Amino acid sequence: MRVSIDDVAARAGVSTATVSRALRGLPKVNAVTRQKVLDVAHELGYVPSPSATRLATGRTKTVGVLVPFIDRWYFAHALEGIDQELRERGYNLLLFSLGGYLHGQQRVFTEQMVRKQIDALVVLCLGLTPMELAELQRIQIPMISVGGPVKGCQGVHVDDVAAATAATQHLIDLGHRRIGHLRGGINDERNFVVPALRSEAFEATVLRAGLELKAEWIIAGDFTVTEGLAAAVRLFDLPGERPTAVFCGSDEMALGLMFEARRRGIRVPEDLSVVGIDDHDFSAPAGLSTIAQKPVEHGRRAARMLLAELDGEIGAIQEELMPFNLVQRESTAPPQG
Amino acid sequence: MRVSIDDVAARAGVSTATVSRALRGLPKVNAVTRQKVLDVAHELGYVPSPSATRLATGRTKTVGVLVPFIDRWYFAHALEGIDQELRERGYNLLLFSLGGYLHGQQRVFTEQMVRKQIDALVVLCLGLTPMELAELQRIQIPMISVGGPVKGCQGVHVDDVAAATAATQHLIDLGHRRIGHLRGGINDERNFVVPALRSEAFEATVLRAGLELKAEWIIAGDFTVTEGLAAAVRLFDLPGERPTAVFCGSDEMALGLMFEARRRGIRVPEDLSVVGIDDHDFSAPAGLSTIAQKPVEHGRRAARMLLAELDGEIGAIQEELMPFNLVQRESTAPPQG
DNA sequence: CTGTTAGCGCTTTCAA
DNA sequence: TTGAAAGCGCTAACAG
Repeated sequence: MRVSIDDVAARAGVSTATVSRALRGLPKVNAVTRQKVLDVAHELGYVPSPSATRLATGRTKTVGVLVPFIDRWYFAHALEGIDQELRERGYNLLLFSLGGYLHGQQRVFTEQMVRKQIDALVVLCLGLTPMELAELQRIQIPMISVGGPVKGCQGVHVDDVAAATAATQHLIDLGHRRIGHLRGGINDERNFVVPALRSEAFEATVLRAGLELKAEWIIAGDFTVTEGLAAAVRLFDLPGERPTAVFCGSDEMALGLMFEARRRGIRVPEDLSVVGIDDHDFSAPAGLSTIAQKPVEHGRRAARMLLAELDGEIGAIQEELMPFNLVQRESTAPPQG
Repeated sequence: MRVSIDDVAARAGVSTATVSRALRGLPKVNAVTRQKVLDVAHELGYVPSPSATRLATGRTKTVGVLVPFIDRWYFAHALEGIDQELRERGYNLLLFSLGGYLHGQQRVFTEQMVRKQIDALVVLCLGLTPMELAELQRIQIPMISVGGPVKGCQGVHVDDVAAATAATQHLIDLGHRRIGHLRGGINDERNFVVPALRSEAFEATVLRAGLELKAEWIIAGDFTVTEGLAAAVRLFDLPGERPTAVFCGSDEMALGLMFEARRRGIRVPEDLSVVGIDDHDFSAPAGLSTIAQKPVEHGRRAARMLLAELDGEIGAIQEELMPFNLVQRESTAPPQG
């Protein structure tokens, strides 16, 4: 028993136009009429059909979110923030996960998937190929990136160079002179620049401090614990002296490194200091020093800008750098002996 | 320059009906005509308007997913699985996160949010209140739960009693007689039964083995690392002798416990065996023994059933128990001394 | 195999 | 302040 706007109109003894106005809170509706309509609508259990509204207005009240994975700390939290903001404003969140496209599968994101389905798009931590970007821009909807700079697209994220520099500098300030680095981006160098930005900042900071930069102490993984552990294995298996400190491109990698260190009896921080980036949920429990960022806030901020733009506030979408801060826990200390 | 079905029809010299049929691959369309339509559509860059299709057919080609949080291991992975299956079949995934409703905020899920927006709904690990459930069922769309039994709704999940029993029995088989338990559900006992099921299975198994069940060794948290650590603090602060083994209701809690044990110099597994449930991404790196489950598969399976039902295969949605298995790593061993 | 013609359920001029 | 009517872009009978 679907009830449409006509049913409400008939029952309230007014026209559909009036029902439409009354229900949407438009001005120029008599207070009595409005109340009458509201009452009838409630009584009949009327819910407007979004499909009809979409067709009539051309707006979907829906924002698309494009993510490479869902099951990663940063993405999941950013998504949470985006969702919160959208929901508060009555917008829907249509999720597109490219899940696992990094592992050889063809990524199947096409313009068709979003065309006419969403009013705006947020691209999460994703390096788009020039072709993909062009395809998206052809749709002509507001777009914003979260979690890392995407060329040709404004975004909200931390200053990765500054963050990585702060982490590295923290180790240097503690007195470390032999510093290694676990970096991300091993499978995904194409366009997503975050791993490279952090890595380059590390190198620059080490050199700036007049320290030696040992190439074999820079090991690539993909930002996950598993890869962090694998990278740590390679690092620890290296002949010769070990670094006394390691900067990891993500907390997950740092935690992977700590697990492997533990397994080998390498004490943290006595034998090895470790610092990461993120402030992952596991970092405080594990006592990991890190550069904390707040992805939920990033998501909220991005969503807010998108909604402002949709509200007609042109130019609302801007590049925005979010704050980060060093959280010093038990995994970093001055080098011993 | 939006191009509609009429433009294609005009350009191809056929009626809109024919265009519609040709593009949807319906039978009874001349091969030549179809090719002509396809060519013109491509040439014009025509993309059908989903809004119009929805209005005309009453189907949205969209499945809603209701989650309590996104940023939890199980949810994120299940979501990934659901997304994969949906995407393959050309369905959209509309995400509803009740994010943080556990922390006192009013949860704002209403029928209106999903009404006429989705063809089917998957409820992820969520205990619905009878009122909410009734409201959802009133919408009359196929519905399925994932991750835990929801009364009044078929679902796919592991047999939590069997899984918790297996974990507990593993400790007993190793020879442990003083076993503690970190359980979930501290903030969320209302309707979501998983924490309770696991906890009760633990108690039953301990008693069945003729072991003592110490109430103070059963500590409640909420399935996260942070809560696992907090629960561990309380457990370890207890006066008197400690348990030699602990079964944790989730791997996150188990890992939190291990972090705290480490901090106190309690060796795992020498002084304390630990087993969890999940096979979280961190479990292998941490060497945590666990009962492994595969949430991505759960998600896929649920989505498949939903789609089958939507394809007219009535009765496709069934309660389904998914497999689990004990993965023995370094965190469990026979009690020492 | 193809065209005509109603809708689907709203919004939005334009009049009144 | 309200109503009539023309779409929005597609699908689905029903004819032919």
